[in-house]
Amino acid sequence: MAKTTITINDIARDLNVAPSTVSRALNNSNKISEKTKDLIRDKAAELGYDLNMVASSLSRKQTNIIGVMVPSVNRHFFSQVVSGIEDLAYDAGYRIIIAQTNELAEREKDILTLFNSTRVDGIIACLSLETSDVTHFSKILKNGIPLVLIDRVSYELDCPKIVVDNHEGAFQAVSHLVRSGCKRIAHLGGPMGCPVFKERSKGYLDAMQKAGLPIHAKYHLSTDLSTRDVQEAMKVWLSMPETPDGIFTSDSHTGLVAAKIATEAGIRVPEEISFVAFGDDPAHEYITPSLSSIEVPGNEMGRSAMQLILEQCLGESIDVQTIIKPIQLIIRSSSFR
Amino acid sequence: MAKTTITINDIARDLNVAPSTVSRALNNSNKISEKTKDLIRDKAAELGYDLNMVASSLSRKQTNIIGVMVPSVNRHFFSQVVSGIEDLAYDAGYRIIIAQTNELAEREKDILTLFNSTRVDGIIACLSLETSDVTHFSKILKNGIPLVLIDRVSYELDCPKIVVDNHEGAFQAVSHLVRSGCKRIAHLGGPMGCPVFKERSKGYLDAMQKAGLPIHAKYHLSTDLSTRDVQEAMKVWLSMPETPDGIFTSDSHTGLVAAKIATEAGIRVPEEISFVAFGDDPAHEYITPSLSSIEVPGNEMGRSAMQLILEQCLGESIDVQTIIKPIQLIIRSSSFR
DNA sequence: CTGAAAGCGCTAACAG
DNA sequence: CTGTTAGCGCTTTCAG
Repeated sequence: MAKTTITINDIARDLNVAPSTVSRALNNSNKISEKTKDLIRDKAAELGYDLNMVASSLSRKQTNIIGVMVPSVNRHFFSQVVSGIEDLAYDAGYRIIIAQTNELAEREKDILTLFNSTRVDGIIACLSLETSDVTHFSKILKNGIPLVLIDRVSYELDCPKIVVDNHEGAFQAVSHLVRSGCKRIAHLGGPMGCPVFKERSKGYLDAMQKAGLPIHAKYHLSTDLSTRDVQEAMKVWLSMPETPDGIFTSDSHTGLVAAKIATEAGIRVPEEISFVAFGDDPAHEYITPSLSSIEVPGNEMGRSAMQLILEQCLGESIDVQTIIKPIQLIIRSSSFR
Repeated sequence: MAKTTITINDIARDLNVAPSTVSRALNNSNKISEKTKDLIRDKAAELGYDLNMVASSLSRKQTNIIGVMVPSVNRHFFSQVVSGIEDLAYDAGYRIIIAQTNELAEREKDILTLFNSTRVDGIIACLSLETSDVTHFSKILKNGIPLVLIDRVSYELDCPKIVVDNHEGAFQAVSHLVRSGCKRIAHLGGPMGCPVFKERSKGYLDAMQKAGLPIHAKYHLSTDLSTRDVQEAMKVWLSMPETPDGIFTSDSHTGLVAAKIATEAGIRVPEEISFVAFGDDPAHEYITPSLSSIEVPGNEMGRSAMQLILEQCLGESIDVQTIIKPIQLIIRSSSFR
């Protein structure tokens, strides 16, 4: 650490007051005269004093640190979430430590114990794709640490959750394809072990059914979100006698890849095949044709999660269980016909 | 915190040994018999003990936390950087706290004092666009806290820096445009207050000069990285009697926008105008035509920065001052003719 | 309004 | 190999 870290004792000695007085003055306690407060503040500034949060945390049993766990920060959605969390945290005087699960359940557990060791005041987490057992989270809850789940949540856990209506979003996306004239609508889903993707698939199915459109097993494929899986699915679909004339993907990245494959195969989008993807990403706007999407408000979700954590940290009792953030269908060229 | 946090004293009492023995055993000190170690570890597991890092940090005067400061995590490059940092940090048993400057010098200062309060063991920072005075960083250095600057650095600061050769990258990009037959190459620069963008502009100018191509002031515009500025620049260029036949942008986002504007104006890319952008972003590959770029290895830069921090934390003396990471010209459709 | 004293939970000499 | 004793720097009763 610093060469010669200066402490409240140093400034207490210089001023001939007790360390406790210094502490109180610096914390702006209302039972210290303005005069001594000023004296102490001046001296503190003069010596370049700066609070040792570690000591303060130990004493107060509160760190003002929030643990944030996401699959990976380098995916647009999660970076939005983290950004939103940080903004609010910063303003509230909290710091965030972030950790990536890389979609590994094992790492998720490790991170949780790490957070616990760090004595974070709260945790915001998005479950990994692998996660099915959530007892490690129950332990957190039992310890009384505020927890807010975000996007990929588990309803087994008794804590606030910030989500979007995946079923509704998928339903809207597919209904939009139906309205724009698609008859053979295919669905490229995500990892079905993850509820989020299951819900989106369900939304697809329900929209198809409501529209009275037939559902073929061949039109209902899923991926592990990898480019490779998208390529295989598209190969299947493009070589069918009756190729789909509309494709709804449960994920932004897979949508981008799928649309690109179609375009490069010389297929006219949206005339021959329309595309809508669940999720937003700046690339949706840049590509030609631009890609329609169900926009998920990542930043806003992060902010809400942090807000809820903050309230719990301030001791407010949280009655809210689940906040459903509005999604929005953005119709772009890929499905405008 | 936890309901009944259990401490080393609890397990010491249970086992009739001294707390220090417990501490040593748990830290796997080599001067504790395997027998008592096992005993202690078992008891710790039984009670569900888990180290209080705050207390440990205070005592050891070391937090194992690294402060990471970037303009904004929701920009692809920075999210890559952060991701790289986190990966390495995690493996090394370090945690990272991240803070966004939002390109504000003032906030940068605040964050630094925040990091200082947190007693981070090291800091990785990317300067904000606004930053010109860097005395707040000198203070950090004077305090002996390891600092590594990344991408947007200041050579006034005596610390390791991870950068790319901006001049060279720009030079390569423009030379590539020259080779592919462009004669009227324009440059869309970034905020010139930031050395990074100045270097890229210089690279453009030098490449033009070396190629013996004339440099018109009108062909040399710059932006604040906003979409709006790009629109204005493109309006100017597209309405000129002699429109540019090649455009090099100093930034990924501005490149994406510029290329889109051209495409939408019915201009054939790359035949009529070729594009190359400095910086990578997944969107470069998705758009049609795909956008050529100078790839900047964000993840790798983050890893190197963390590596350097780690070495300094382990007391190794760092003689390295600046690591120049290799950039790579990726030729995609937007400039392939 | 201010001081004295105890303690947060862990680590690190110093003994033995 | 293990115990004793001081702290780390701050906060917080409890007095006065």
